[in-house]
Amino acid sequence: MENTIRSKDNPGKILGRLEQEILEVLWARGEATGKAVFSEIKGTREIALTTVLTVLERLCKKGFVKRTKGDSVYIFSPAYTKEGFAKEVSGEVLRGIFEISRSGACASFVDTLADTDPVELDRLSVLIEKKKKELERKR
Amino acid sequence: MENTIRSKDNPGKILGRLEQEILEVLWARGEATGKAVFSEIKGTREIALTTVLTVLERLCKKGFVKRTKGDSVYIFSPAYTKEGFAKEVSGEVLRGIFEISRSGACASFVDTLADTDPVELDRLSVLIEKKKKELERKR
DNA sequence: CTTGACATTCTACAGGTTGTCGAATATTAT
DNA sequence: ATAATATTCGACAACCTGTAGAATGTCAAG
Repeated sequence: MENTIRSKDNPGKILGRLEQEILEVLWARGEATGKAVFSEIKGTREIALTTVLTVLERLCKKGFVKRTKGDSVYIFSPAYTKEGFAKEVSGEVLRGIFEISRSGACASFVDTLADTDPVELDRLSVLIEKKKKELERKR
Repeated sequence: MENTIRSKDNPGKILGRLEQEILEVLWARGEATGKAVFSEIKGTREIALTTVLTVLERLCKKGFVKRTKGDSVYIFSPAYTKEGFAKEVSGEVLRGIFEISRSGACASFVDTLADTDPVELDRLSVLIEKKKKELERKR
């Protein structure tokens, strides 16, 4: 199905490619110096150290990354776990999409989930049941 | 809870504010001339006709809006229903988020849905069951 | 066929974002 | 002090959205 809605290169993304790439490195490592991140990314493609540093800096400013002073070198680490990040970020995004059409979003959610990892459907069922009970309790 | 992850003004949005505003007008009306869209938006705030026309044009280029020649005037209409749009767009977005963390996204999905419209939880359950059966059939 | 009114397209800018770095500066180790 | 290393600054390109005036196209009435 190539006939898909597309706007920009990076539709609905919270982060740019490099930003995400860097965050992934940090998630994988837990923490790393700028240089380490740089080295890892450079393994894949040409890039300057300062580029990585700059983006790392920006990620700090955005609150996605924390920076602590190590032994004569800054050490960067993710401010959120992958799960936490995904949770928060998708909350924002989903709210936006829900504004347009809840049912459309739901349909798509199930479809996409089934597409990418059917097993997760069961877990989702469980989540929903749990949430329902939680809501009942509150009432 | 003000301590939320935030990057840009417009995080994870596929469309800009005005773009979305215009699309909403088109969804509400089914179709409209540029001038009509302009008038409706102008009811809310100061804006120039050409601004609306330009954005309408851009939406066409992006494939979100169709333009047909009416009687001496172009008539614009949405290329997708709200539901279809939400479905497609959220599919894209969700894929991106799933890449980061499926479980986080699922959790957030249920939370957000429960937050904004608890009743929809039931409908979602149904969707999931349906999807599961569908998958079984295919197997 | 000229003129006006209205419709459409062009061109352009501001301000924001990400990716990209070199140059300048600061820090540390020798 | 000096050389090596780390960090910060300032910039630019390429996009995106919002914004709109200027230019151009179209069509009907006189």
